[in-house]
This record gives sequence, structure tokens and C-alpha cells, in this order.
Amino acid sequence: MLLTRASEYALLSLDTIRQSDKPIGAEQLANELNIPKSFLAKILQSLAKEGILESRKGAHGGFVMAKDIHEIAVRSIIMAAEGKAPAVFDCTSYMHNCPNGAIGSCAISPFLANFQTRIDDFLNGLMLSDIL
Amino acid sequence: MLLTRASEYALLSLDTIRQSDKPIGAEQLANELNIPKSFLAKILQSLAKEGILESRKGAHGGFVMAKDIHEIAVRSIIMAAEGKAPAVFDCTSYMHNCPNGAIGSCAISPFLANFQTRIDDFLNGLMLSDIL
DNA sequence: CTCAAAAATGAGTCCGAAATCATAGCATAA
DNA sequence: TTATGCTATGATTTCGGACTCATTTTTGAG
Repeated sequence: MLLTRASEYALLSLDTIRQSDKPIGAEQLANELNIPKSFLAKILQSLAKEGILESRKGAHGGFVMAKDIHEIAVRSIIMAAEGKAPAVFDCTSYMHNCPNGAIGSCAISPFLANFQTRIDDFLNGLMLSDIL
Repeated sequence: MLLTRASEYALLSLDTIRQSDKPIGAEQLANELNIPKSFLAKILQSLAKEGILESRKGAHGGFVMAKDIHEIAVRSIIMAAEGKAPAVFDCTSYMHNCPNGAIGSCAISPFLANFQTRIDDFLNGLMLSDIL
């Protein structure tokens, strides 16, 4: 599985938030989507730090879209939600320090790098507007 | 992470086996590749059931390629090794019984199905001969 | 025919990441 | 100033990947 529930919640949240003209709070969102409040809050915070959402504090505060949905790459959403880039294999993340180095040059990394690149390109080119 | 270590071991094993003219046992392979023996054995058994490898029991037995590497899709290797199809999300596996159905129609499944299809196509079209 | 090599099977452990729960402060618009 | 909601942090639970062990079954070799 490439994506965890965090990405799923992020996408569902963004779809709800973009359809609202008012800021939506974490608690309200959690209730509507039937998602654990605290867990969702973390994800929303990450999305805000990434500049995808804008958080408004205080009374009647909440979250609002910070960018146009045409300007948000799906990959940036995933990276914010997961806290790291989506990887095909674990080893592709640290190819310079491949654990398989011990048994000789890694036979599969050229393929994996290619595969990883294709997925990265796909997710980078895919905008939020393409999927909602 | 899309692929677990099982797929990695499967690819490394196939690369070793195809270069040998004699059957290679699970234990020998485990030693050469520095992989836990029993864990590797399970993977090899799965590959044999899938018709990718041929298993020969008894003395001087072991595993041999059952097909030409041009006829083996990488996706079939992954399915054998992982025991299931590689999925972007968990929910794409059982779209007919989506847990998010409880909160209305799933907003992200159209995208996920598209994404999943692209990955499936890529892995189906990719032959073992392309990467070794 | 017997025996040993090697595959096949199945149950069970260990560990770390994912997911969830909890909560005490901090910031701000009304 | 006060209600509202964000921030930060950490404990807890859950779950699946990674691995081990013990046993059975098969079959070629002597």
C-alpha cells in the first residue's frame, strides 16, 4: 500500500473545505467525515504548514484553502499528510546507503529508480483540480 | 511504501536463479543473498505456485525458472511475493464495499481508480527481462 | 529399498509504524 | 476578557510486516 489513511483523510478534508465559503474547524470536520478529531487535527496542521491550507485562529476560526486547487499538486498533499515522500521501496530512499550493498551492487535499484520516477512525475503533474 | 521486502527478495532471487544452470536450493540462496532462510522459502514457494519458478524436490533439487524472463510480468512477481495485488490505497481493493460509504459516496475513489490503473498498467507491461 | 536431501506447511513470536486518544497551553476574533 | 479553536506533545492501542521454529512430505540417489 502506497498511501496510508492520513492521505485519504487529507483528500477528503480538502474536498470538504473547498466547498465551504466559511472556515471549517477541525472538530466540525472530524464529525462530518467521521474521523478521529486529534488525528485529523495533526493532518490539517501539516497541510497548513505546507501552505495548502490557511488556518484562522480565534472565534469562528478554522481552515480555508490557501491556494487555488489548480495550483496544488497531489504529491504535495501526500508529502504533508504522510510527513515524507511516497516511496516504492524503502531502499530507494537511501540509495547512497543501500543495505544490500553488503552483498554486492543492488540488482534492482535501476528498475526501482525508474519506477519511482514515474510515480513521482505522475503525482507531481496531477493537480487537486484533476481529481475533485 | 508500495512494495515490502518480500518483493525485493523475490526480484533478487529470480536474478540469481536465472543465471544458474542448476537448480538452487532455498538454503543456498538465503546464504548467498544474506536473507533469512525460512522467510525466503515462503516467497519461493509462492513464486512456484504462480508458475514463475519450478520446484524440484529431493536430493540435488531446488528452484529453476519455469518461464522465459520475457514472459514474466513484474506485477505477477509482486502478487506472488506479497500475496496480494499492489494497492495504492486499501480502499481501492474493495471499492464495492467502501467503508467510506457510510459517510456518503467516496469523493476520492475516481481518482484512486485512475491512479491505481496507471500503476497496474505499468507493472503489467513491465517484463522481468526489462529490469535485469 | 532405504535414506537423506530438500521442498512444503503451518503455527507462532517480535517489533515498529500507523492510528487513535488525551490534554494542557496558546492565540485571536468577537 | 472570553469563548473558540489552533499548537504541541506524548501515551496507548492496534496491526501488519519480518522473521523463526518445528514438522511433514516428496523424491532422487546409493
